[in-house]
Amino acid sequence: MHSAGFLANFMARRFAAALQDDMRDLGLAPAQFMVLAEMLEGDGLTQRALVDRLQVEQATMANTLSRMERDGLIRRVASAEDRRARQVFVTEKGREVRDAAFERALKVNARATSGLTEEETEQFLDFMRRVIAALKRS
Amino acid sequence: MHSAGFLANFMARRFAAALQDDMRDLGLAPAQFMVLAEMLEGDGLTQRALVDRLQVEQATMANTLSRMERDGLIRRVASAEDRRARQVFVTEKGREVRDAAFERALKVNARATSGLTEEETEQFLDFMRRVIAALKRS
DNA sequence: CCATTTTGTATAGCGTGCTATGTATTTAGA
DNA sequence: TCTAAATACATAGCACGCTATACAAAATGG
Repeated sequence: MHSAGFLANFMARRFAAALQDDMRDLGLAPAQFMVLAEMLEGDGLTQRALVDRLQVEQATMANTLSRMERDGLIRRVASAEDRRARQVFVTEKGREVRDAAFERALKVNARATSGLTEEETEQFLDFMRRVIAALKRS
Repeated sequence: MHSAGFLANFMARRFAAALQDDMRDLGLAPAQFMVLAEMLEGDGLTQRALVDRLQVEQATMANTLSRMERDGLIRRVASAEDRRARQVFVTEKGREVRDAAFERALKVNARATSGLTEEETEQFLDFMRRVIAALKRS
Protein backbone atom coordinates (compact mmCIF):
# COMPACT_ATOMS: atom_id res chain seq x y z
CA MET A 1 0.00 0.00 0.00
CA HIS A 2 2.62 2.54 1.08
CA SER A 3 6.36 2.77 0.64
CA ALA A 4 8.88 2.42 3.43
CA GLY A 5 9.54 6.15 3.27
CA PHE A 6 5.89 7.03 3.58
CA LEU A 7 5.42 4.70 6.52
CA ALA A 8 8.56 5.99 8.21
CA ASN A 9 7.33 9.55 7.93
CA PHE A 10 3.85 8.67 9.10
CA MET A 11 5.11 6.61 12.02
CA ALA A 12 7.43 9.38 13.19
CA ARG A 13 4.54 11.83 13.09
CA ARG A 14 2.39 9.45 15.14
CA PHE A 15 5.16 9.16 17.72
CA ALA A 16 5.51 12.92 17.92
CA ALA A 17 1.77 13.42 18.18
CA ALA A 18 1.52 10.87 20.98
CA LEU A 19 4.34 12.55 22.88
CA GLN A 20 2.86 15.97 22.34
CA ASP A 21 -0.57 14.87 23.52
CA ASP A 22 0.80 13.26 26.64
CA MET A 23 3.04 16.20 27.50
CA ARG A 24 0.66 18.95 26.57
CA ASP A 25 -0.07 19.84 30.18
CA LEU A 26 3.64 20.09 30.95
CA GLY A 27 4.20 22.69 28.25
CA LEU A 28 6.92 20.53 26.78
CA ALA A 29 7.35 19.89 23.06
CA PRO A 30 8.91 16.64 21.80
CA ALA A 31 12.31 18.02 20.79
CA GLN A 32 12.52 19.89 24.06
CA PHE A 33 11.92 16.71 25.98
CA MET A 34 14.74 15.03 24.12
CA VAL A 35 17.12 17.75 25.27
CA LEU A 36 16.06 17.42 28.88
CA ALA A 37 16.26 13.63 28.72
CA GLU A 38 19.74 13.80 27.28
CA MET A 39 20.90 15.70 30.34
CA LEU A 40 19.43 13.31 32.90
CA GLU A 41 22.89 12.12 33.82
CA GLY A 42 24.46 15.50 34.18
CA ASP A 43 24.00 18.87 32.52
CA GLY A 44 26.50 21.53 31.58
CA LEU A 45 26.79 20.06 28.11
CA THR A 46 27.68 22.39 25.29
CA GLN A 47 25.37 22.85 22.36
CA ARG A 48 27.86 20.92 20.30
CA ALA A 49 27.63 17.91 22.61
CA LEU A 50 23.84 17.96 22.38
CA VAL A 51 24.02 18.16 18.61
CA ASP A 52 26.22 15.07 18.53
CA ARG A 53 23.98 13.12 20.86
CA LEU A 54 20.61 14.09 19.40
CA GLN A 55 21.69 14.01 15.78
CA VAL A 56 20.19 17.25 14.63
CA GLU A 57 21.86 20.16 12.92
CA GLN A 58 23.55 22.81 14.99
CA ALA A 59 21.07 25.46 13.88
CA THR A 60 18.13 23.27 14.84
CA MET A 61 19.55 22.77 18.30
CA ALA A 62 20.28 26.48 18.73
CA ASN A 63 16.66 27.30 17.97
CA THR A 64 15.26 24.60 20.21
CA LEU A 65 17.49 25.78 23.05
CA SER A 66 16.36 29.37 22.51
CA ARG A 67 12.75 28.33 22.96
CA MET A 68 13.61 26.30 26.03
CA GLU A 69 15.48 29.20 27.55
CA ARG A 70 12.58 31.50 26.76
CA ASP A 71 10.30 29.04 28.59
CA GLY A 72 12.58 28.80 31.60
CA LEU A 73 13.51 25.15 31.11
CA ILE A 74 17.25 25.72 30.71
CA ARG A 75 19.94 28.34 31.17
CA ARG A 76 22.85 28.89 28.81
CA VAL A 77 26.12 29.97 30.39
CA ALA A 78 29.26 31.03 28.56
CA SER A 79 31.93 28.41 29.05
CA ALA A 80 35.03 29.41 30.98
CA GLU A 81 37.42 27.16 29.04
CA ASP A 82 36.13 28.00 25.59
CA ARG A 83 34.58 31.38 25.18
CA ARG A 84 32.87 30.36 21.96
CA ALA A 85 30.86 27.68 23.70
CA ARG A 86 27.83 27.95 25.93
CA GLN A 87 27.04 25.30 28.49
CA VAL A 88 23.44 24.26 28.97
CA PHE A 89 22.02 23.79 32.45
CA VAL A 90 18.59 22.46 33.34
CA THR A 91 16.64 24.78 35.62
CA GLU A 92 14.61 23.67 38.60
CA LYS A 93 11.48 23.98 36.49
CA GLY A 94 13.16 21.95 33.78
CA ARG A 95 13.93 19.16 36.21
CA GLU A 96 10.41 19.03 37.53
CA VAL A 97 8.90 18.89 34.08
CA ARG A 98 11.41 16.29 32.95
CA ASP A 99 10.58 13.85 35.70
CA ALA A 100 6.92 13.78 34.78
CA ALA A 101 7.65 13.75 31.07
CA PHE A 102 10.07 10.87 31.26
CA GLU A 103 7.49 8.41 32.50
CA ARG A 104 5.06 9.45 29.83
CA ALA A 105 7.66 9.03 27.12
CA LEU A 106 8.34 5.51 28.33
CA LYS A 107 4.64 4.79 28.12
CA VAL A 108 4.39 6.11 24.59
CA ASN A 109 7.20 3.82 23.53
CA ALA A 110 5.61 0.92 25.32
CA ARG A 111 2.26 1.63 23.72
CA ALA A 112 3.84 1.92 20.29
CA THR A 113 5.33 -1.53 20.50
CA SER A 114 2.46 -3.08 22.42
CA GLY A 115 1.43 -4.99 19.31
CA LEU A 116 4.88 -6.52 18.93
CA THR A 117 6.49 -9.25 20.97
CA GLU A 118 9.75 -8.59 22.79
CA GLU A 119 11.63 -10.31 20.05
CA GLU A 120 9.81 -8.45 17.30
CA THR A 121 10.50 -5.15 19.02
CA GLU A 122 14.21 -5.97 19.06
CA GLN A 123 14.07 -6.86 15.39
CA PHE A 124 12.18 -3.67 14.67
CA LEU A 125 14.81 -1.49 16.36
CA ASP A 126 17.52 -3.39 14.53
CA PHE A 127 15.79 -2.87 11.19
CA MET A 128 15.51 0.85 11.83
CA ARG A 129 19.20 1.07 12.67
CA ARG A 130 20.08 -0.78 9.51
CA VAL A 131 17.87 1.43 7.37
CA ILE A 132 19.40 4.53 8.94
CA ALA A 133 22.86 3.18 8.23
CA ALA A 134 21.92 2.44 4.62
CA LEU A 135 20.69 5.99 4.15
CA LYS A 136 23.86 7.61 5.47
CA ARG A 137 25.03 10.26 3.06
CA SER A 138 27.65 9.28 0.57
CA MET B 1 21.01 2.99 22.74
CA HIS B 2 17.98 4.92 21.46
CA SER B 3 14.27 4.51 21.94
CA ALA B 4 11.87 3.44 19.20
CA GLY B 5 10.56 6.99 19.03
CA PHE B 6 14.00 8.48 18.61
CA LEU B 7 14.90 6.00 15.89
CA ALA B 8 11.59 6.55 14.11
CA ASN B 9 12.17 10.28 14.04
CA PHE B 10 15.76 9.93 12.92
CA MET B 11 14.91 7.40 10.23
CA ALA B 12 12.15 9.60 8.83
CA ARG B 13 14.55 12.53 8.66
CA ARG B 14 17.11 10.38 6.82
CA PHE B 15 14.46 9.35 4.30
CA ALA B 16 13.44 12.95 3.77
CA ALA B 17 17.04 14.08 3.42
CA ALA B 18 17.76 11.37 0.87
CA LEU B 19 14.71 12.32 -1.16
CA GLN B 20 15.56 15.98 -0.96
CA ASP B 21 19.13 15.41 -2.06
CA ASP B 22 18.08 13.29 -5.00
CA MET B 23 15.36 15.68 -6.12
CA ARG B 24 17.21 18.89 -5.47
CA ASP B 25 17.80 19.57 -9.16
CA LEU B 26 14.10 19.07 -9.90
CA GLY B 27 13.08 21.76 -7.45
CA LEU B 28 10.78 19.30 -5.75
CA ALA B 29 10.44 18.95 -1.97
CA PRO B 30 9.45 15.62 -0.41
CA ALA B 31 5.86 16.45 0.48
CA GLN B 32 5.35 17.94 -2.95
CA PHE B 33 6.53 14.75 -4.56
CA MET B 34 4.02 12.77 -2.54
CA VAL B 35 1.22 14.92 -3.92
CA LEU B 36 2.34 14.43 -7.49
CA ALA B 37 2.81 10.70 -6.97
CA GLU B 38 -0.66 10.39 -5.55
CA MET B 39 -2.09 11.75 -8.76
CA LEU B 40 -0.22 9.44 -11.09
CA GLU B 41 -3.39 7.57 -11.88
CA GLY B 42 -5.52 10.58 -12.52
CA ASP B 43 -5.68 14.13 -11.21
CA GLY B 44 -8.61 16.39 -10.50
CA LEU B 45 -8.68 15.22 -6.89
CA THR B 46 -10.00 17.62 -4.30
CA GLN B 47 -7.82 18.73 -1.44
CA ARG B 48 -9.98 16.58 0.80
CA ALA B 49 -9.19 13.47 -1.21
CA LEU B 50 -5.46 14.21 -1.02
CA VAL B 51 -5.72 14.73 2.73
CA ASP B 52 -7.34 11.32 3.10
CA ARG B 53 -4.76 9.59 0.96
CA LEU B 54 -1.63 11.26 2.29
CA GLN B 55 -2.71 11.32 5.91
CA VAL B 56 -1.81 14.88 6.75
CA GLU B 57 -3.99 17.59 8.19
CA GLN B 58 -6.08 19.70 5.90
CA ALA B 59 -4.12 22.84 6.74
CA THR B 60 -0.84 21.14 5.97
CA MET B 61 -2.11 20.07 2.58
CA ALA B 62 -3.49 23.53 1.81
CA ASN B 63 -0.09 25.04 2.47
CA THR B 64 1.80 22.44 0.47
CA LEU B 65 -0.57 22.92 -2.46
CA SER B 66 -0.10 26.69 -2.25
CA ARG B 67 3.65 26.26 -2.61
CA MET B 68 3.18 23.85 -5.49
CA GLU B 69 0.84 26.21 -7.27
CA ARG B 70 3.29 29.05 -6.72
CA ASP B 71 5.98 26.87 -8.32
CA GLY B 72 3.80 25.95 -11.27
CA LEU B 73 3.53 22.25 -10.46
CA ILE B 74 -0.25 22.19 -10.08
CA ARG B 75 -3.37 24.25 -10.78
CA ARG B 76 -6.35 24.50 -8.45
CA VAL B 77 -9.72 24.85 -10.12
CA ALA B 78 -13.02 25.51 -8.37
CA SER B 79 -15.19 22.43 -8.61
CA ALA B 80 -18.38 22.67 -10.63
CA GLU B 81 -20.37 20.25 -8.50
CA ASP B 82 -19.29 21.60 -5.13
CA ARG B 83 -18.35 25.23 -5.05
CA ARG B 84 -16.52 24.82 -1.74
CA ALA B 85 -14.06 22.38 -3.23
CA ARG B 86 -11.10 22.99 -5.49
CA GLN B 87 -9.82 20.29 -7.79
CA VAL B 88 -6.09 19.85 -8.17
CA PHE B 89 -4.59 19.30 -11.61
CA VAL B 90 -0.97 18.52 -12.39
CA THR B 91 0.55 20.94 -14.88
CA GLU B 92 2.76 19.92 -17.76
CA LYS B 93 5.77 20.97 -15.72
CA GLY B 94 4.45 18.93 -12.81
CA ARG B 95 4.19 15.85 -14.98
CA GLU B 96 7.70 16.22 -16.31
CA VAL B 97 9.18 16.65 -12.87
CA ARG B 98 7.16 13.78 -11.48
CA ASP B 99 8.42 11.27 -14.00
CA ALA B 100 12.02 11.94 -13.10
CA ALA B 101 11.28 12.12 -9.40
CA PHE B 102 9.43 8.85 -9.30
CA GLU B 103 12.41 6.79 -10.33
CA ARG B 104 14.59 8.49 -7.78
CA ALA B 105 12.09 7.87 -5.02
CA LEU B 106 12.07 4.19 -5.90
CA LYS B 107 15.84 4.18 -5.65
CA VAL B 108 15.81 5.85 -2.26
CA ASN B 109 13.44 3.20 -0.94
CA ALA B 110 15.55 0.48 -2.49
CA ARG B 111 18.69 1.94 -0.99
CA ALA B 112 17.08 2.27 2.42
CA THR B 113 16.23 -1.41 2.54
CA SER B 114 19.35 -2.60 0.75
CA GLY B 115 20.69 -3.99 4.01
CA LEU B 116 17.56 -6.06 4.57
CA THR B 117 16.48 -9.22 2.80
CA GLU B 118 13.17 -9.32 0.96
CA GLU B 119 11.59 -11.08 3.88
CA GLU B 120 13.04 -8.68 6.42
CA THR B 121 11.78 -5.75 4.40
CA GLU B 122 8.28 -7.20 4.47
CA GLN B 123 8.55 -7.69 8.21
CA PHE B 124 9.83 -4.17 8.60
CA LEU B 125 6.87 -2.68 6.75
CA ASP B 126 4.53 -4.84 8.78
CA PHE B 127 6.11 -3.71 12.03
CA MET B 128 5.71 -0.08 11.05
CA ARG B 129 2.06 -0.59 10.21
CA ARG B 130 1.49 -2.27 13.54
CA VAL B 131 3.25 0.51 15.44
CA ILE B 132 1.20 3.11 13.60
CA ALA B 133 -1.98 1.23 14.47
CA ALA B 134 -0.95 1.01 18.11
CA LEU B 135 -0.38 4.76 18.23
CA LYS B 136 -3.77 5.67 16.78
CA ARG B 137 -5.41 8.28 18.94
CA SER B 138 -7.85 7.06 21.50
C1' DC C 1 -38.28 26.49 3.71
C1' DC C 2 -35.30 27.96 7.13
C1' DA C 3 -32.14 27.25 10.80
C1' DT C 4 -28.56 24.23 12.19
C1' DT C 5 -24.88 21.31 11.26
C1' DT C 6 -21.49 19.55 8.40
C1' DT C 7 -18.05 19.96 5.00
C1' DG C 8 -14.13 22.08 2.12
C1' DT C 9 -10.63 25.60 2.26
C1' DA C 10 -7.85 29.27 3.94
C1' DT C 11 -5.08 31.63 7.34
C1' DA C 12 -2.54 32.64 11.61
C1' DG C 13 0.73 31.11 14.66
C1' DC C 14 3.94 27.89 16.31
C1' DG C 15 7.62 23.90 16.71
C1' DT C 16 11.06 21.37 14.38
C1' DG C 17 13.97 20.39 10.77
C1' DC C 18 17.14 21.98 7.06
C1' DT C 19 20.79 24.94 4.33
C1' DA C 20 23.43 28.98 3.98
C1' DT C 21 25.73 32.55 6.02
C1' DG C 22 28.05 35.54 9.45
C1' DT C 23 30.92 36.26 13.61
C1' DA C 24 33.94 35.29 17.28
C1' DT C 25 37.27 32.37 19.23
C1' DT C 26 40.49 28.70 19.14
C1' DT C 27 43.80 25.74 16.93
C1' DA C 28 47.30 24.62 13.58
C1' DG C 29 50.86 25.40 10.41
C1' DA C 30 54.23 27.89 7.87
C1' DT D 1 54.48 34.57 15.81
C1' DC D 2 51.11 35.41 12.72
C1' DT D 3 48.07 33.95 9.36
C1' DA D 4 44.87 30.44 7.91
C1' DA D 5 41.83 26.91 9.07
C1' DA D 6 38.68 24.92 12.07
C1' DT D 7 35.25 25.25 15.57
C1' DA D 8 31.08 27.07 18.37
C1' DC D 9 27.24 29.53 17.97
C1' DA D 10 23.54 32.72 16.02
C1' DT D 11 20.45 34.20 12.49
C1' DA D 12 17.79 34.32 8.16
C1' DG D 13 14.87 31.98 5.39
C1' DC D 14 12.40 28.06 3.96
C1' DA D 15 9.46 23.38 4.02
C1' DC D 16 6.31 20.88 6.50
C1' DG D 17 3.78 19.41 10.27
C1' DC D 18 0.30 20.73 13.83
C1' DT D 19 -3.83 23.25 16.29
C1' DA D 20 -7.17 26.76 16.29
C1' DT D 21 -10.03 29.64 13.93
C1' DA D 22 -12.85 31.74 10.28
C1' DC D 23 -15.77 31.55 6.31
C1' DA D 24 -18.58 30.04 2.58
C1' DA D 25 -21.24 26.46 0.64
C1' DA D 26 -23.73 22.19 1.03
C1' DA D 27 -26.56 18.99 3.45
C1' DT D 28 -29.91 17.96 7.04
C1' DG D 29 -33.83 18.19 10.08
C1' DG D 30 -37.72 20.23 11.89
